[in-house]
Amino acid sequence: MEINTPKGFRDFHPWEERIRKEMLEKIEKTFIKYGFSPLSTPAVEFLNVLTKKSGKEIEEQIFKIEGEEVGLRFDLTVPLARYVGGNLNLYKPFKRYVIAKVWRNEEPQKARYREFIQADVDIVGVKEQTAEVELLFLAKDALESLGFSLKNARFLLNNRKFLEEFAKHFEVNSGFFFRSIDKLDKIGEKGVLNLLEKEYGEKARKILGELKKGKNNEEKLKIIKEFSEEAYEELSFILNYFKKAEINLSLVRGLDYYTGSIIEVKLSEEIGSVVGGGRYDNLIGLYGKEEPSVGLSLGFERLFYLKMKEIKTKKYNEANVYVCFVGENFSYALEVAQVLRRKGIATDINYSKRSLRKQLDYANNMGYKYVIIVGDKEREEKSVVLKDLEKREERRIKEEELSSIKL
RNA sequence: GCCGGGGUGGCGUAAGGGUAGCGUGAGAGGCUGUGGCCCUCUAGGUCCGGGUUCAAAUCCCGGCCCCGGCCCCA
Repeated sequence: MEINTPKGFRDFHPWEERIRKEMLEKIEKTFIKYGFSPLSTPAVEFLNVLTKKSGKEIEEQIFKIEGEEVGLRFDLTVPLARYVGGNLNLYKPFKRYVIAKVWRNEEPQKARYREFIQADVDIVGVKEQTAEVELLFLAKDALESLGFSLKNARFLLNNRKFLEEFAKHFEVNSGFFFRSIDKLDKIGEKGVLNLLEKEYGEKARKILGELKKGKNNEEKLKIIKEFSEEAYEELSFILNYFKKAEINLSLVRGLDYYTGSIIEVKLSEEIGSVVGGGRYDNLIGLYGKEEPSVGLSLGFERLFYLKMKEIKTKKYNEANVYVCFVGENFSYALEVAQVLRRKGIATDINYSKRSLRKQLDYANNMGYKYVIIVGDKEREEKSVVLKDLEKREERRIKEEELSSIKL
């Protein structure tokens, strides 16, 4: 019998899934706080929807349903574009968030899987960079709410209009060029230079030198201005409001649908970007009326990976209280548990006739904060013993006091 | 798709042709009214499929999965 999961698909243990849920909730709260509304679309889309803007390599990464003209979504932006294209009556700006699984049929790698969660926010119908500013603040808030330190965080910005003019000027306007310079962080200056030299020879050094110029945002803006006035205006606007951001002239990001701003957030050097996004003013038009749009995607799996490195415990029970009973007192224990549950206190209860020792042992291992012990004596006098497992203190309280207890 | 490394109870490991052992975790009891210790017992394993051999966890072939990396990352 096969007991493995399929390649690139994972189980999440209770103690992991609990953390994931908590993280997702925090992300969602931040999205709502910024005025975004939820949108849910199917896991499958027609193949001609999915492949509208993508090449062959991308098509190969789609999980297709055999015998049908549909496949699993590989991101959340295409379904958004399809949705907006089919619902032209939406009020603009249309701000939607979605936190959902997507699937890509590719080789798994470190923190890359075939099934993973994306958390996206997009603003449809705003051409001004006010939208980018909002998204940057949102990203900052979301990361903070997840408990990550932003001490070493870097908010990186670039602009596609600049990149394209730049490439045109040096006559290197190809996917290869963009892919190469995007690797600067990964393989270093020398590595990129090697790549570029093979393709472009002599001028590689000059091109790279130009990209490396500029020590701070001001100097980089000047360079950008030489190539694209628009990119200069747009980036200046954003930086005016979100001062923490820094320009990175070699930031590309893979998505070929980006048309303007490109945004990327790194928490540390150890792991790559945890947030990515940008402006895609032409994508929606493929499915209907053109709408200027900008969006951001939180790399949930990477954030989860980082979070799990901090957390060691495998205690996972969500309940606060475990009700133990001795003798034949399940019914009284149940009664007590129900009182607490009606109060909204997560409460678990012992099910089997086993020694109190075992019950306390279990409660400890599961990570409950409190246990309640009931037996013949408690049933008769309508009381319970409430025990704080951490402080190792216990006290006796009346059953009617239970409904007003604070835990 | 390609290149490396790897896969032994739930987890971590030992045995490298000849009895699958240890630790930990799990369950029961010691001890059915007070917990994390201790003792005893129980269950649980060679990734899958072939081949070689008297005999395979061990050697060979194929597959699956995991970990790195390349390509790619819409």
